[in-house]
Amino acid sequence: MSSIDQITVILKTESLFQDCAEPVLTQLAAQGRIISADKGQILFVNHEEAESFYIVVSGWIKLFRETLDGAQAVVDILPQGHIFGETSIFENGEYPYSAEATENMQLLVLPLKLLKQEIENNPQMALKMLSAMARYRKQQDREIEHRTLQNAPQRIGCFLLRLANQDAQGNVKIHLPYDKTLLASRLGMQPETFSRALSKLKEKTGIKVNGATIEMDSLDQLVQYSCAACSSEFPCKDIEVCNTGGHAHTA
Amino acid sequence: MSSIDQITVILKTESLFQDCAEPVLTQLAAQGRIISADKGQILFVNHEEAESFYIVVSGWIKLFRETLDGAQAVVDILPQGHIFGETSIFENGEYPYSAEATENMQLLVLPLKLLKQEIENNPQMALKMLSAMARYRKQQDREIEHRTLQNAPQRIGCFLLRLANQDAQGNVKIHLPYDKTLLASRLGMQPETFSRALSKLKEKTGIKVNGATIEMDSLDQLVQYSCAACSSEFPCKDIEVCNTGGHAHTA
DNA sequence: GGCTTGCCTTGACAATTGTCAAATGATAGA
DNA sequence: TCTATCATTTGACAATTGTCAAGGCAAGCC
Repeated sequence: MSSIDQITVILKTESLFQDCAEPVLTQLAAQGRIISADKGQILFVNHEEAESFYIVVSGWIKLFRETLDGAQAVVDILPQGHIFGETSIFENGEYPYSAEATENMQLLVLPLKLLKQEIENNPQMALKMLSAMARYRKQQDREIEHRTLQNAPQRIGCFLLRLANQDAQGNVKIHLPYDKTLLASRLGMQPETFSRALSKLKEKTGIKVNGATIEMDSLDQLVQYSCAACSSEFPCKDIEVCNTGGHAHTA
Repeated sequence: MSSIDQITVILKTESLFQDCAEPVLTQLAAQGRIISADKGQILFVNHEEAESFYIVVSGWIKLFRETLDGAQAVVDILPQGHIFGETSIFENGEYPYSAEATENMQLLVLPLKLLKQEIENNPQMALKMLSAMARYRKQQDREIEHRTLQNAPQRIGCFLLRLANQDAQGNVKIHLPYDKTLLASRLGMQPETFSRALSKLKEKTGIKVNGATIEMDSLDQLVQYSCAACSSEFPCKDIEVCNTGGHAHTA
């Protein structure tokens, strides 16, 4: 398969481009390129002038910002299929965060200019972008709530539930999508806190932890423990933690 | 002045409607109405079906969500001129939070349906909405960062700086826009923590606190203390804490 | 195997924030 | 003026989370 064909396939799976006219897709595919990034590689940094936006082809991308003294706030960690950097259009053309590859991975790089044009010229595209934006906003909103109302074990439980959210009933087996250290930063806590909080969660809800694999007889206890400190009721289908799919299994 | 004229004036000051065609404004004004709300009055609750969106005419509105056991997370507190409820369009027609009047106040109520139509039919409007959304998203983003990286006194300092942000140089006098208790919730902390944190801030930066009035010789110390734990540099013009204006004075 | 490296856990302790109770202060009515 | 009410502060203490240091574990490499 040629590179352009490969890119076209990726673009077509991206919901943002569902309503794009064929010529636009062709143009995007022609100007896009697939790159490899090594673990730890920085793709761009906060405030940098933005020329491209990205789609994760494989692996996980960490979006973050940091202060002068090196403290780091993880904005999000995105799996395959997710777009990032595209909101720079509305940020004076600057990236609003830094992006780092969490492992050796592949990315699709596309010119922002084309996206911007398309949004301005194609009302359907603007509406798509609007709903994408709204979804993102909601997620952020929920994030703030969780960090205010949930403690560390509850936040972990909530994360697990969203991983398992495919209305699992009986035995549930979850595989953590990435490093515990990385997950800790994603949830806004220190690795040590994460480790202890997971133990506490185990003790409180009877989940079984084995490395990166977590099992439980049912989601009930987890729901009861974590969702008590949340304003939405389980299942919170509207919020995704990642869309890899296939990580949760029902026995 | 007739009610419709009054509403028209309000609509014209709202940036979202800058590009609205005259007939649309007329229609909005005709279907809008100005209501009074008493302190503590709930305008709508989270998850409720959304039929209207609102503009604050006077006073302050608290947006929040709460858990079953009554714990409450304040999403935002909006001053005169701000819109809310309008994002329900992208939330399956449900309000994504509850809204409560923090004092006796006035609001402009407008039908969501009209806004929705306008967004779908007028590409300019969709773009306006997009940039409003982006601005909001950025603010939320920053909020998450602050709650992760800044401690209580720093968050208060940051809030004060944004109040004073009209590039004040010499003597600065700030008047807190609302209750300290409310402000505490807005900053995601308990009233007791707020009180102690403000004392600590006083001690660390030499600001003078007198009830709801805060004075200082210059912003320098505050900037040094609070902005150290933030990823953006002062002045962070892009983030507004409220747009009442006139609260900060330079001697 | 033995080694290195990085991830994860644990212990000990400090800092921050929350909770509960009580005291103080401010304000609007009666 | 006096009082009731509410906002704010303070004290004492508990819970949560962060920090620093050390140890264990597992994967990959020599």
